[in-house]
Amino acid sequence: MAQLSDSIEQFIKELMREDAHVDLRRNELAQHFGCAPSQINYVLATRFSVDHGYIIESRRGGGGYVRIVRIESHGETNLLDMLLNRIGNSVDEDTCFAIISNLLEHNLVTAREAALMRAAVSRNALALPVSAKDVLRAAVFRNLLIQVFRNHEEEERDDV
Amino acid sequence: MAQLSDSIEQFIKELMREDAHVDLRRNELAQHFGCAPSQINYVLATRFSVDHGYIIESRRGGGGYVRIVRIESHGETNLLDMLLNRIGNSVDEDTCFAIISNLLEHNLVTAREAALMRAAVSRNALALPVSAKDVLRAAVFRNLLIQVFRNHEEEERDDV
DNA sequence: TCTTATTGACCATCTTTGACTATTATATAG
DNA sequence: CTATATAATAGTCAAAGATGGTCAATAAGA
Repeated sequence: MAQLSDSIEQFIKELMREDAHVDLRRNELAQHFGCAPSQINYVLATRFSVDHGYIIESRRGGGGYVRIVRIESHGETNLLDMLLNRIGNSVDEDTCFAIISNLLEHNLVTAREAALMRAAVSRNALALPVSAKDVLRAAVFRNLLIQVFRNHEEEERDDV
Repeated sequence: MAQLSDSIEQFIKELMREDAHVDLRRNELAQHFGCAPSQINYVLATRFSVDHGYIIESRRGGGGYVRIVRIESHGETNLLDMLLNRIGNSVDEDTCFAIISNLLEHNLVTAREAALMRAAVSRNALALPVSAKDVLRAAVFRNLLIQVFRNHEEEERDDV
């Protein structure tokens, strides 16, 4: 039961396997998947955001299109600065996870490392009613440990 | 007579006889057993906790699921239990770092992974006067990123 | 009684849709 | 040739739908 959104995501990524960009007709794609056109926008917003490493360009009107462009990696120091800037002093889980996927896709971290990172920033790890830092740290660390022990047989599986 | 919870436990364990993980629909399972959906959560919490050697992941919304993953790491499960026990719900930085060093020495994590873990639990990452969890998360994540990039740059230097 | 099990009301998150809006190209009128 | 209308696209946003989570009250067992 691949979700519609997941199917559309895969479809687009398949199209982009060779090229760093692809042009689509929003309505055509929607019709192909038998869904509302705005569904395409949803997929783009949730899976092809800048944080995921993509840029969306589009044009309305006759001959309109949606272009998805993969952002090529630049110097990493630069990327680090950009990411730190992006994060600022407040960031939500979705953004973190998007960035982590991005790092993974660019082979800047291994799957295990990405998993560790997710563990460290997940809601589960941090959304506690903490008062003492040690309590919070315990939660974070527990997550990290679980992650480490878990990854032995997870290495080949696709990450979520 | 078997309790409902026991039946559900057995049912899930049967599903997991072959695979190390299984995906469920919470509502489907509940319907199958004619019980409240939250009953499933109860079973998971009491019989498939980390202490029991399982990890639960889930997703809400359309296409949501509950995934049960068995932690089967060659005798290391015991160590995990011990460590989790030692941590409890409060732990200081030194203890964490000591444990991480230990994991590293036993080759349960790579140097990079250990560094990530230290980054996630360090004073620097967590000892902020935070109130909002997003603010805290940003601090943790910033540390993780710096760690990833620092290691990567070192590797590059080594390579060249 | 004390622990474990069960349920239900209320909450959180993710997806899908549709009505309404915005932009652009092309046809048409003047 | 220009101005305007029309058609062809795409975007936005809020509501509805589809799941799963939490917690406290209650019930059932030991």
